[in-house]
Amino acid sequence: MGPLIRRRDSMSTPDDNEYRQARLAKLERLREAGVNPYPERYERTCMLARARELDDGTEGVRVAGRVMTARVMGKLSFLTLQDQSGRMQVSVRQDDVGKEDYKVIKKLLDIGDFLGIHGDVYTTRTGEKTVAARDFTFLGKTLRPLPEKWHGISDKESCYRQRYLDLLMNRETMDRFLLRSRLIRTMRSLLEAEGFIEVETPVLQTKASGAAARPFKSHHNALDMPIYLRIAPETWLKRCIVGGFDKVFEFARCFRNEGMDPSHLQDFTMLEYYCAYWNYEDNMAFTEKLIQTVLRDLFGTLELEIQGETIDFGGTWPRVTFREMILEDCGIDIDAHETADALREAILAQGIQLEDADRLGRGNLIDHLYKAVSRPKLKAPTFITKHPIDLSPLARRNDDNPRVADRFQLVVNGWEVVNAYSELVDPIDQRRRLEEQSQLKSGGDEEAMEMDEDYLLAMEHGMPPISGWGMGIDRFCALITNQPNLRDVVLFPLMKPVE
RNA sequence: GGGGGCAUAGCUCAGUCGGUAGAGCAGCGCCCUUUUAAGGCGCGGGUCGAAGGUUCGAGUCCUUCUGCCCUCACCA
Repeated sequence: MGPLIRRRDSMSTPDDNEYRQARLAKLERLREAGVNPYPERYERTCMLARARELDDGTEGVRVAGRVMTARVMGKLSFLTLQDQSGRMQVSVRQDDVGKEDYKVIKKLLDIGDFLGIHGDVYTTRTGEKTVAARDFTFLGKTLRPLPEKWHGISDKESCYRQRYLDLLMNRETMDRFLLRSRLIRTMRSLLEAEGFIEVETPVLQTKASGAAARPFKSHHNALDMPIYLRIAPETWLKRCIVGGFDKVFEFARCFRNEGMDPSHLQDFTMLEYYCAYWNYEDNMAFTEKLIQTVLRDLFGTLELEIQGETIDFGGTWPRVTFREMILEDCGIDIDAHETADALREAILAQGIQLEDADRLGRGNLIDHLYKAVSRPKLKAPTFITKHPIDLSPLARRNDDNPRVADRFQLVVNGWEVVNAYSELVDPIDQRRRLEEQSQLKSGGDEEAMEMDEDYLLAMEHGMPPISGWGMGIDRFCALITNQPNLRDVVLFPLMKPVE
């Protein structure tokens, strides 16, 4: 299958593209000259960033990369190579490589082609560390031109559709994805150091469970039955705890068939972990430690510049209950309003407008109220705790106040980054809570959860106290790299096909 | 789904009041042994996102469509 190319690109009629024609002709001439345009390997001894640090006079270095710029003269050429580590200049002299080989540089090489250079390190008279080629190896012919060397590629659509060009031309893009990789690696190693075991749970499921969201549906041909893509790994990871794992985690690709905007993707990565014998308060303490360690490892500081503000991740983050927060921000004490109607009146009395307020239940009213009056103000990392119980069907009921859950969310810059709770491990309460959800669902609430007998069966075999935790990796990554759109931390975001 | 914006050469962008589509880089040819946005001389390259309309004449004005971005709504 060919790459997705914009309509105005000449992919549809490649033959009339002057660049492609010229390069195909060079490809032929390379072969005629006895040069393999696509050789199988190259013995590289050094990445470019490392080679730049070598002393002048270092001999016999072998570097390789893509030619990004070329300053070709009659008998001497300077080329800039690029590999994953960065860029470096190399030089090729006709006197060193011979007339025939030099002709390859002069006549058959294009920007974008791959080259291996075997030579010696020196510094040019303009102060540029350079590898002078004793000989070189042609390592790959490109048929299309790269974007312009100075401005690179900036069209957002092209960057998303042809991310390889964005990665090649914009170092910030490459650095961002390298950072995402390091973030995941650091998280994994911290969890492993803490005794967590990485597991894998099903992506294809016969029931989409573990969160309130609309799933993607598919069809299993051999079993002739509907299949759902997972919306969360939660109930499976808790089955692992039933089975005797004490600490598990999974980097779980999840899929939700809902609206897309800069902070929601239909295809995203959640990190979830579950720890036996912890409660949500243990988990808050661990969350602080985990995130602070990650940030120190990635940036060497706990103060990040996010959307024009300096956000300090240091110290102990405030823990604020839903009730306290809403009371402070709009004067409404949610505990003083036991029913949805009473709460609705109080909200109206404060002159606060909420969309569809008349059809929301008490829990959703509280949630919407929080999102309207409190969440946008939360810039520095803050733990919001004690969510309404009916918004948390899998979370443990608080022992002192049965209307709230032992739950917290970490909010930074108005984004919910972590969601965690003491898990509900009482199978009787769980059954009741899922029955309530299932009633909501049959009443038309598409996001309500379904009854999940298989999960209840597992629960009835016994669960220890558990605290579970989930982080949107894409969101966290976008947050710490200061990207307003989640697509900027996903290599190949879903795009509608052109044509 | 509502509102706003964008789409011109491979890339980055100009294009005035509606009057023969331009530049830089890239490409092609020639010259060039210390360049680094290399330089010099010369030459090509366009379905102006698509379709329709207004007009003597449309890149430009109008309508519809497609894709992308922002925003509101929905959505953890």
